[in-house]
Amino acid sequence: MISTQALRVFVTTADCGNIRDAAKSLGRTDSAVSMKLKQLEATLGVPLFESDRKHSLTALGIEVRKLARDLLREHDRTIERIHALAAGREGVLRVAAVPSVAAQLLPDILSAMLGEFPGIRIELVDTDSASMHALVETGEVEVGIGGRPAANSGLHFVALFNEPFLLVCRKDHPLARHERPLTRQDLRSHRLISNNSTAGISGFDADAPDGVSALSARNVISLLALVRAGAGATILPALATRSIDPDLCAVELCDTSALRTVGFALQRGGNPSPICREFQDRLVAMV
Amino acid sequence: MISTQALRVFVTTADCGNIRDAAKSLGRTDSAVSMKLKQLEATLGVPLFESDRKHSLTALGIEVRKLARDLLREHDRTIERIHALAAGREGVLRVAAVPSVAAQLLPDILSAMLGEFPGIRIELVDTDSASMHALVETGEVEVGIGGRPAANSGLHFVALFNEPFLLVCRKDHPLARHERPLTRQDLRSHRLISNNSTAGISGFDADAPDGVSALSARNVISLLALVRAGAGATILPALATRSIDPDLCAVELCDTSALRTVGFALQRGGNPSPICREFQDRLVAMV
DNA sequence: AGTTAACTTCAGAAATTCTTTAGCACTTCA
DNA sequence: TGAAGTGCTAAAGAATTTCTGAAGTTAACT
Repeated sequence: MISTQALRVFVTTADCGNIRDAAKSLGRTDSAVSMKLKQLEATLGVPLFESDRKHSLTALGIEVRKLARDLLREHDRTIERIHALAAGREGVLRVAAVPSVAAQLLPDILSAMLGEFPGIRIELVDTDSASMHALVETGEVEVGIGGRPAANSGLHFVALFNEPFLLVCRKDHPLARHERPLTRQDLRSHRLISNNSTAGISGFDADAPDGVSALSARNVISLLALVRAGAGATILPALATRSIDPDLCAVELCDTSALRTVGFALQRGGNPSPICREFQDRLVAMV
Repeated sequence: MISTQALRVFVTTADCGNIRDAAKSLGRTDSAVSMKLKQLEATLGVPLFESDRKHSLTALGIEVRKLARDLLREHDRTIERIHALAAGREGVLRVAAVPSVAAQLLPDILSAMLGEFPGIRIELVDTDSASMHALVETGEVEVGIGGRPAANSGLHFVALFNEPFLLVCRKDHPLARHERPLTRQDLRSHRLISNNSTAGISGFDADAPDGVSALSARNVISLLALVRAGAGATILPALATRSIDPDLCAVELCDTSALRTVGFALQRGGNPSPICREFQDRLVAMV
């Protein structure tokens, strides 16, 4: 069998033109190199060098040298890439995150990582928590950031922080200048626009008889447009209220159950890639 | 250092989904495979498999598997090609030959070789002997067929056969029906068209005072056209007269010095490639 | 709890790769 | 002409790597 390093010895010797220099450059003794060459020629059954003095190649040697050189280059490149993958200097990070996190928390982390590890690639998907859980479960993304998945799911969840929900309304809305945190009582007489985030909070959709608001919006952009237009107020996690426009304001709620837990979700027992681990570390450090 | 066979063990195990089958397919024991995998993961510092049971890969494992599989494919292909080169089943044969040989002798040999070794490529150049010697000397072709090179050249020459020169003339030429082999005396009063082949024969260019014929042609096609047109007769090696057209005929010369030796020329001490050796063998066998 | 299947560990054997030492052939230089 | 130098090879044993066989461990199945 022809080993990679037999080829390396051959190519190096051909490059150097003599055994002594080749041996030096390979960190071996002359005789080790001599033996390897001899045994390579023996397995081929044909000489690669014209004479004992290794300064000129046979016609065959010239051909073999080309093939071997290309192979070794490819080999070294691949081994290097494997090491880079293992060290997290290279690879693909596929993340899903709920929009507020994707917009507020991730940009800094991700751009820092791209700057430090020029070899990596990042794919960011923003969805609601439920879809995020599904993406992680099927493996389409390696890690997701958002709400806690159901306990019976195949996901491993690590909480990062708890986030209050805030009422978002126009500055001229009656509740805008409320002194104390708002109770459910305070909200009762006002129209609330429901959205994906509120779905988990018990009681806030209570103004509709069947638990469904008269008005709902899925997308945050259109949701805020409705609020701005005076269609009502809505409730959003604190993170998502950071970049609302100047016409709107966010008001504290006193309901302590109105908290959502944000964290990251991974496949249970899944062994995250080095680059993913790096990402987690940075996320935890930031919180 | 990551060895090729460590990668092979890894890819095979990933393909098989368990160590036992991988070991069987690699012709090793389970423990050998287990150890290699462990040591591969150790040098990477990161696990490639999710658990001890080797049925699922980590995110990193999936990436490494792709890289490794491609590398191994490339590796095996290259090793196979090297063996093919060494066995003469593949490679390039560059030959130079004088036109008569190229046209009369080589077609059969070369097409037979192409048929038997589908991997080979052949490049055939036809030139005069002097150029052929130069091509062999510079290595542009590996072997040349034609006249004997000067003794002080760096070429190794093996004679194949001796070939007489024949007079070529029109069938209605006075010398066409000559009974006995022609002497120089017989030729004296006729115009001879000189050409590359005659350059080596002493005495035949003697009709011109400075040793240069009044008429000469380099290319055999135009030379024969001149003869056909009645411009004179010429002298060609026997091989080149095989395919002259029906208007012309070839007449024996009695001059025993009018022989040329045809053989093959190689670089002195040059170690011919397997495919070249094969070619030589066939050429010798044919003669 | 018992059984089986899959993997790991460990000690020693086997194979391989390397070094040391010695020697040969050729070249250079005095 | 012969001594020193260069470049390679050969042979024996040391070092390293790789493999095996036997005895565990772990996890799933019954």
